[in-house]
Amino acid sequence: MKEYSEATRTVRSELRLQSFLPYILSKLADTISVELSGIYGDEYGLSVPEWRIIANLAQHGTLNARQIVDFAGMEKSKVSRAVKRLTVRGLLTQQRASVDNRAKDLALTGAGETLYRAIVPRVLAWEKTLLEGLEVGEYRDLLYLLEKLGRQLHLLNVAPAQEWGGAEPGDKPWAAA
Amino acid sequence: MKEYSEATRTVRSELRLQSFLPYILSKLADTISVELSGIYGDEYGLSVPEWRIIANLAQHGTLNARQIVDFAGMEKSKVSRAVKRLTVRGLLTQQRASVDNRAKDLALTGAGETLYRAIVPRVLAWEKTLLEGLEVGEYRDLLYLLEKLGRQLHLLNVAPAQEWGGAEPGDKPWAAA
DNA sequence: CAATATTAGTTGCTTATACAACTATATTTA
DNA sequence: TAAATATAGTTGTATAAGCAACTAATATTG
Repeated sequence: MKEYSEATRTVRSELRLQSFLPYILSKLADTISVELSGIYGDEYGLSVPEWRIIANLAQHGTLNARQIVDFAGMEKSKVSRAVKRLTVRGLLTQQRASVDNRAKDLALTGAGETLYRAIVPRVLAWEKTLLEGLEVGEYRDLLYLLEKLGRQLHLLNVAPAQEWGGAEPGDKPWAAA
Repeated sequence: MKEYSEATRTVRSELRLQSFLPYILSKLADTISVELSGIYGDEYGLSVPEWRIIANLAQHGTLNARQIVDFAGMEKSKVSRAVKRLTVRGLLTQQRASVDNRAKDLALTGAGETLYRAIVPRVLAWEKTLLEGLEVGEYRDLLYLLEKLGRQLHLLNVAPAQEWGGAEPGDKPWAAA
């Protein structure tokens, strides 16, 4: 694989937004999300949380809300309300889980499946045009790098990387300003 | 540069969220954003839009709201309200632009600069630990790939890639469901 | 096995966001 | 240059998000 550019990572003490990963990722993800939700949103009336719930159910089969929370990384209240809307719309069913009477097994209805199968090719086609900018190898590398980044991020959160500075909880010097 | 993995991009007709770029990017960016805003948010009382405005002003010097909108890709109403809050807090100044009486030149105050300079090393240190998972070359490649993706995305939006399906504006089959 | 703690999911409430409408100024064009 | 358009920024408003409190069921533990 060829080297892509001459940019180097030096130990910076200045912040250049153009090469600040959180900034780049955030803008990119945001733009992509807006574009994509133009498909399942405008044309199929799904919000982002609704679409994600459907996609996860389609992929994994029956799930309860907590599992969706885990898979999709969404707030449980967000999931709860989105599930309610989808149920009202007849796109999924809820059934009290026999093994745990607190949990509800969620599954797509026929209508939900149908909707999902209508959306998938549209969404994949859009992704394809997006990826047309990349070589096959580049796409593979990108997935690899993002996954690696995700793993590192997970590590950081699990092992809190102690002492990030000095401010205590409740110590808000700015509050006075 | 070595090949990272054996994953291949086939023409898919099924959606696997684990390798669906919008999904991956969104989750990653979201997690990073939450982590990062734990620094400038919890400890310095800045919201995401506020922090972005400050960072852009610090980097580019005086800007008006529209320029910030362009640089940061934020809604103008979001920028407007965040600017108001920052001004009240004494972190930036507004001055009617002499060349265009509609526009206001925005600039960091001393306090704004100071706050920014307190945050930057924290934020860079955090980014550094995040990037510790990557080789230098991998980081470079990642930036390159994301930038390439961004360019392609921009292209798609400029040239609307006509006829994305068939639904007309106002044609919402789902609305009946 | 009773008391305590944990977990699944819902709901209330405050704040943030997005979109459109609006004011004021600038630019274009007929 | 008057009229029509476009642009900078603000504000109103409906909806969404995020957090905490809550109910009900399940696990843990002394």
